[in-house]
Amino acid sequence: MDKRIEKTRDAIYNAFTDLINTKDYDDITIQDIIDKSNIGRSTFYMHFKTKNDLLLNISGYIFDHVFSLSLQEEKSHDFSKTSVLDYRHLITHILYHIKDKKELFKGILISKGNDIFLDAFKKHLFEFANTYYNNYNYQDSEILPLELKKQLLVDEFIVLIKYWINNDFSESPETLTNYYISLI
Amino acid sequence: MDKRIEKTRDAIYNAFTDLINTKDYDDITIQDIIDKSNIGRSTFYMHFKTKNDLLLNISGYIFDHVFSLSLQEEKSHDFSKTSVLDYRHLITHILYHIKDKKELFKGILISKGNDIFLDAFKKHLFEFANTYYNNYNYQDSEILPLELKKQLLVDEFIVLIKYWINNDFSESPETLTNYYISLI
DNA sequence: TCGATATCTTACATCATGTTTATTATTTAT
DNA sequence: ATAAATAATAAACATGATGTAAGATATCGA
Repeated sequence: MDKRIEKTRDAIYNAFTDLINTKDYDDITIQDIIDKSNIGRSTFYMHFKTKNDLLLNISGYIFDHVFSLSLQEEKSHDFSKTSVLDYRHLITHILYHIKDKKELFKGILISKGNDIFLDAFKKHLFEFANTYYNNYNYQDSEILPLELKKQLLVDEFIVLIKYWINNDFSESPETLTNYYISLI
Repeated sequence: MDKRIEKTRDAIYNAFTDLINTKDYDDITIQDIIDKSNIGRSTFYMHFKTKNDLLLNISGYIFDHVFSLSLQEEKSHDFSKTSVLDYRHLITHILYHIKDKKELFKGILISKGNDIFLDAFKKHLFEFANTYYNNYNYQDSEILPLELKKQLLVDEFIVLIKYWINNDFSESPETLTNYYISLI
């Protein structure tokens, strides 16, 4: 692969990471990114169509990393026979990966206007909610509709992450996993 | 009060309500609002400094209505001696008021870029979470930190509302209250 | 080394934003 | 009913971000 492409892509990513930790996504302009990354105007547009397109790409980059284990597990492992212990391990693993990308996660998740990132996040989490509730014996006597339970599972995880961020990631991933498991 | 002021304010609000049900908040321009409400450019800026300022005002208008009961109750009523039944009544009441503002709520809450609205919403809900947990005997043996429990209470309510919206408000407020109470 | 191609600079058209000024219309208070 | 106050209007303008284009330069892979 051409090194030039990688180089400017990195420059843009780094500039974005810097910027997102100083101001809201809404307030970042493409011009800001161009200035900070020291690239030509048209070069940016060679790589990304819009600012949202950039965030979409960054989201993909992040979540490929964060959910990498789950992707490979899904192929090798039969999740229909999984136990809670497997989930515990999986969640902890994801949390470690989130911590790897601390800076980006913090910057984006705290920022206003991060909807594209959140959407991508929820999409991934929703797959878990689905597999989790697929092997779950839903009783008609239960009060909450299944659809709502899934949504809660997803959003509660995000609340947990935001809490973690606001505490500067001081708790261990294992502790966080305990928090989350206790919710379910 | 000057009728002219009320008139243009209404025109702007109505235009915004129309627009927010057709496209994301992000994609709405002040120009759109001016065109749709048939007012002069400078008139808009007489009333609001920015588009965000407008949304902030609309949020205030909505939540004054939605939380009107709780505001007066808080003064007349001693919440430290309240029972769960009082909460049930309060929640149901709030849900009725949300249903009153169906269109705006749906439009804004589904839209991307609604952070200002969401912030205002959470701020109000957080007061409830506070009073709720103030009369709550927190055991040190509990797994979840109090701060996290409050955040969950707030965000779960919002998930509930979004679920309601996506079901076109088909369930009754009483049913929704049951859902919510069962979460706590 | 050579051909391919990514980047750079510069320029340009377009559009939304926010401000200003002078004029007109409406309202409130007398 | 009238006059003073003030809200709304139209038009013009400066500014800044967006997105596109063309030609020159630098860097890469083969």
